[in-house]
Amino acid sequence: MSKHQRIYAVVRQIPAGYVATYGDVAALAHLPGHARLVGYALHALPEFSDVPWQRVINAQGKLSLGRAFPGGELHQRHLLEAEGIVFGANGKISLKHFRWQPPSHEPAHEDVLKAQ
DNA sequence: CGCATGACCTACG
DNA sequence: TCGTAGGCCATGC
Repeated sequence: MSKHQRIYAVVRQIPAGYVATYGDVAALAHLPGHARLVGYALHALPEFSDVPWQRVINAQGKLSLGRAFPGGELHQRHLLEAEGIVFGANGKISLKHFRWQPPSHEPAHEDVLKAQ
């Protein structure tokens, strides 16, 4: 199983109406400190897939599509707002209220595999 | 194989 | 709040 597949498996666990940071996803995919790989994995994702990439944002509560896809942030914002996420006046999401907190402290690797 | 780049993070001024 | 520095590693030239 590739690291990308593990990352996608974790992102698929994020329920609508919640978000997670790149660092969170990396940790849950058992890749601590490899937040950058998460960004790269999502970048390599096809436009249409079953992975809710829009629910992954950076640790500052902002969208990070700026450098990769000009104008893509607006698209992502619309997707998130359609799921109930509310943006602040500064364009940031309140991680206090919308950050996804996984059921168990650290889901077993087997659970992630079973969810496939 | 080396080097630069990037949907990042944290710590520190 | 902003900028800088170090760390991370897959990908492309």
